[in-house]
Amino acid sequence: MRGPSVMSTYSISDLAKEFDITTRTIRFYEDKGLLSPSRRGQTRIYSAGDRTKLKLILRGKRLGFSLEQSGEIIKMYDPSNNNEEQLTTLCESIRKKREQLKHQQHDIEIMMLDLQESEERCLAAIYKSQLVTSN
Amino acid sequence: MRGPSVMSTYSISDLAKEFDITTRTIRFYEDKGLLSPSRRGQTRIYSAGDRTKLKLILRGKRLGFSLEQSGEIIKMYDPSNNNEEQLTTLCESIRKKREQLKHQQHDIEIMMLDLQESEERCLAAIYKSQLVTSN
DNA sequence: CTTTACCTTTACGTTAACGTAAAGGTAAAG
DNA sequence: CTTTACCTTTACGTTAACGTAAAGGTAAAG
Repeated sequence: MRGPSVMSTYSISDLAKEFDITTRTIRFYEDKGLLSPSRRGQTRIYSAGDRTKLKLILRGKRLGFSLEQSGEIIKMYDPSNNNEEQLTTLCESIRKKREQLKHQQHDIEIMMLDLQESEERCLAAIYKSQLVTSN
Repeated sequence: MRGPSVMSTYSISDLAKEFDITTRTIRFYEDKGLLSPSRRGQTRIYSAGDRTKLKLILRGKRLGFSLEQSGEIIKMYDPSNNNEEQLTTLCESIRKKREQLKHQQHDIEIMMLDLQESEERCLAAIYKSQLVTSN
């Protein structure tokens, strides 16, 4: 039981500890239809697939996605969509999400450049203030 | 009054239209201390600097930042921090934010790659279903 | 001088994403 | 057989980020 990422099933607190979230949060995601673990009696048992979905949700959160959006992302990963029209719709939504991510990438790059400048200005200001105080 | 981005002052509805948000939203940001436009009587008048701050807030939103986080970003841009200890703290927080952005960049790249795969699988599935229906 | 198009403040309402009890069940350890 | 450490459900509470009236002021146009 040492390497949790090697195990094939997980308890709710296994996952909570691994990702530093509460069990309440994990149950909440299930309530919202994002996870559907199997059960042994009442107790939830999470598969590797469930764990992957949880990772996707948390990654989405870091990127500012709502849970609903993360739910859409999850659907994009699984190939269980059969009907051709649904496949076309899915493909289109994947493309759109990629466009949005591209936009986000651009936003980040600009912000990074701006912050680099700010950092330099800040360092220069520190340098200046040190010159003053050393007089 | 044709090119709003060339004007030097803006009404609240100018900005609301330009960025496709409501005036309520803009006033809300002021309430939270993120904007402080000047006034002519009761009426708010926004400067180019105010407009820039608003842009920063909205960019932060697209990246999943809270308004508080966007407020911190705004502070990182202005050099009005005098005290040396404050400058050091500011510099440190800039560095941290850059680290976080780097992490986000990484998350996006992985998600982009995953989605590219998904898109290919999806297209392949469409192709397959078309072969079936054409028989 | 009355529309029309803006502007203002105040204040209550709403949704997402959980937090926080409360009340109870189970299984292994001592 | 009683802790201890988990697990469960139900349900009310909280915060962020606005939405949505309501009630009133102003200034230019016709």
